[in-house]
Amino acid sequence: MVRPREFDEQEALSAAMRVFWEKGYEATSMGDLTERMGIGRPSLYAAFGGKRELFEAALRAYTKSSLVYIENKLRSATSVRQSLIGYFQGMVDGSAGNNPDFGCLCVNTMVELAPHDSLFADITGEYQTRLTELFRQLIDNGMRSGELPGRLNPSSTARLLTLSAIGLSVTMKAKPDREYAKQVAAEILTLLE
Amino acid sequence: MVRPREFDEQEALSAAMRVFWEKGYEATSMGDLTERMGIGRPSLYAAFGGKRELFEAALRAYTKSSLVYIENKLRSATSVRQSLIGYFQGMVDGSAGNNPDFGCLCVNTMVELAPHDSLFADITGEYQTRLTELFRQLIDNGMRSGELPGRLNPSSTARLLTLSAIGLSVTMKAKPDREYAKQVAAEILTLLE
DNA sequence: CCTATTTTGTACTCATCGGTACATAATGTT
DNA sequence: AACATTATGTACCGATGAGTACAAAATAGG
Repeated sequence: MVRPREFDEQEALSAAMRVFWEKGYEATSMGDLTERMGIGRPSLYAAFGGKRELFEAALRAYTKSSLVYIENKLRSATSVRQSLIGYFQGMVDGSAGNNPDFGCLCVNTMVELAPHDSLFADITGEYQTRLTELFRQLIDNGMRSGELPGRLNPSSTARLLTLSAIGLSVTMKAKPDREYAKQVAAEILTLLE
Repeated sequence: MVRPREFDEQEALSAAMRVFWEKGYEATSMGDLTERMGIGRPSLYAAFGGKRELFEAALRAYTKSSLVYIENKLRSATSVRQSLIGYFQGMVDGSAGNNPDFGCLCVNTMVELAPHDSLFADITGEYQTRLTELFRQLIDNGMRSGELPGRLNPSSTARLLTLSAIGLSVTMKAKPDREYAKQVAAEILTLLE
């Protein structure tokens, strides 16, 4: 009935996510976006609305896939301790594969946009809540199985792990010193003793 | 011999620091700066060089005064544990007085500028190193006096405290939930048990 | 094959960006 | 009081920002 889209919306969104991830929201121009997404300006506006809306879509896509990735990663190991080692070491090793060393888009957004824009405060807050919930369940399981000491408070410990993840993300982004970060990542696990 | 400056350079720099602190580097315009600093554009350029140079000066002033403030805060308490409680609770309570809830300028810079600008990676890295050193000394003292258990590794624990401080700063900035943050801040101290 | 409909590329809009030229005002020295 | 020197305010610069108008191109249905 009409002329079809010449680009894949998911791919374009993924490319946009990368750019925002690398440069931040303010420092990313529409020119950067169209170039990396491989589409023209009007196509971008027609498909996504505008810079802010595009960023929102990119951030939502990020949180979704990131949480799925983390959930799988935490599930894949043989013990609670191994799960967390895998998670934190993974952050250090360039996020285990396809992710560049630009920290966590969600953390970046917490710093750049959340204080002035409640929409992004909500989205990032939700991400944090769900990440903490994943940690809490994991700790709960570990305590039930006897792997972890019974005196831990699962909720508090989970919050502390989230806090550590945020700190590690920022540290890795600012100064990607693998050796240093690996030590810190290992040290985080002493929280479980 | 000549016409003197009509503004106080320290005050102007302090005002600039505040603006960068609140809005971030990219989102701050020269207009924002001149307005809040109460000076004209040419005066700003004559006195500070340009936006980047002004930011550098503001960041250096921040790190300097912040480290002095933290050092005093840590020294003022009667025990190591009380020192750290004071420090972390202080971050939550709106930085104990004169600081708004915009996190730590240094952490903000680690996220926004450090990955793309080695000058700021260096400045923020130095800040982090010195903060960690303050923590390490404190822990060392606590272990010597017998307040802290002997099995702690002062360096590792200090790094973990720095990581937690970063995480708490980001969390507070994004979603200033005092009650939540207070709990997390208290939980951080379990690292010392 | 023709037409209605949507996408695409080019070229623009206006606002704002960081930075500056220049004339005027204010000082210390003589 | 006159001058050299520096600070200030106005008014500007070219570049770039996000967003859009419009015509050409590409499809599906008739």
